[in-house]
Amino acid sequence: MNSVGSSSNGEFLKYQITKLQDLINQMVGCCEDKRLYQSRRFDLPYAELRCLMLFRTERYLTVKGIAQRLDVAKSRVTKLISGLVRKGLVESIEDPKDARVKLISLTRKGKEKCKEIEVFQLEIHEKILSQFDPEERGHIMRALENLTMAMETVKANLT
Amino acid sequence: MNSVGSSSNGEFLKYQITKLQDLINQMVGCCEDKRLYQSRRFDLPYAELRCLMLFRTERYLTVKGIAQRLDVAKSRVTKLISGLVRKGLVESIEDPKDARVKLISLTRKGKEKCKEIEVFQLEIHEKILSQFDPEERGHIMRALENLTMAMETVKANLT
DNA sequence: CCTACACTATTCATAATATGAATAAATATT
DNA sequence: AATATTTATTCATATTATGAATAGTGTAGG
Repeated sequence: MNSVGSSSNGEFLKYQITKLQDLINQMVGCCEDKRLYQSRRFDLPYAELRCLMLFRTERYLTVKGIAQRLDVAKSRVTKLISGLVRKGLVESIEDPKDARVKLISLTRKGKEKCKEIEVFQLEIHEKILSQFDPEERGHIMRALENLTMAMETVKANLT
Repeated sequence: MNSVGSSSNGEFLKYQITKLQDLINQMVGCCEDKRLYQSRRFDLPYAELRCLMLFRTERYLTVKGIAQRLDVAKSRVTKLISGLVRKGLVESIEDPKDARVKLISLTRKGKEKCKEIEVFQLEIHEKILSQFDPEERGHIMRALENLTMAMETVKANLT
């Protein structure tokens, strides 16, 4: 009995593992599609869009600060900023306190685009949550929180 | 009272929306790190690794079939296959029934690498699930399933 | 003061990821 | 047999990204 029980539990666990893989892949795929959609809709390479959205919470950013936040090389940021400047979405001035650094900020056009994108992102996540009643919403949020924590734990023990 | 209640519910919903955004971003970020890790560990560009893993379930694949499964252009597949052939992981023969198509399959070395990667992927997902007791596991799986479905629904109504 | 060191941003070479038009060869259709 | 379709490849182009080398600029200690 015990061995039979163990075996069937093992089978079920294996099923759950595969299912988890599939669900995570599907979710990540869904987010990739969201990126492509946003890129087309807001007519911006996704990397530039991501860069633009940093200014939601910060008025001025430096190349170095952006590189840290996006977790990319500084040389990459130089390129992204030049694209955003060309499109008239951000502008770059010299820091009056330190001639080495450049302070980058949104133009009026950039602020508008940033707001537009923010609204879009809030809307889609609202549409996701609105498919559940408040109680279920709570369950899902907690489950997602626990799952994400578990994933981070595994990641931390990987290296 | 009613208005106060509604307002605080609205606040809470807004909090949940932001939280959902953050959690999804964190999860996707975690998966991106997993990709980078796998790429380094198995010494393969991630796109080639992904291509290789298609042969878990299929003995022979054509360029066209791979393009459909990976959702990329055929020209991209040609490049991926040439990389995998150069590394001795796959080989390509002509279809005896149709001289236009090439049948691509794993070499012995390719089969070994594929198996290695599969084991790694099962292990990490097992490590994720093992952090929960069976009951909680069920809750999380169901929540993730519902959330994924909700996300697909929103995606479908996007275009 | 001024030299040595550190910091900031940029440029350049390189690579991975990907698309789409044009093409060549083989097969299907009429 | 002529025409259309299918399959894979090549080529030009774009996006995403890194890292080494470089040019100014700032700072701390002698």
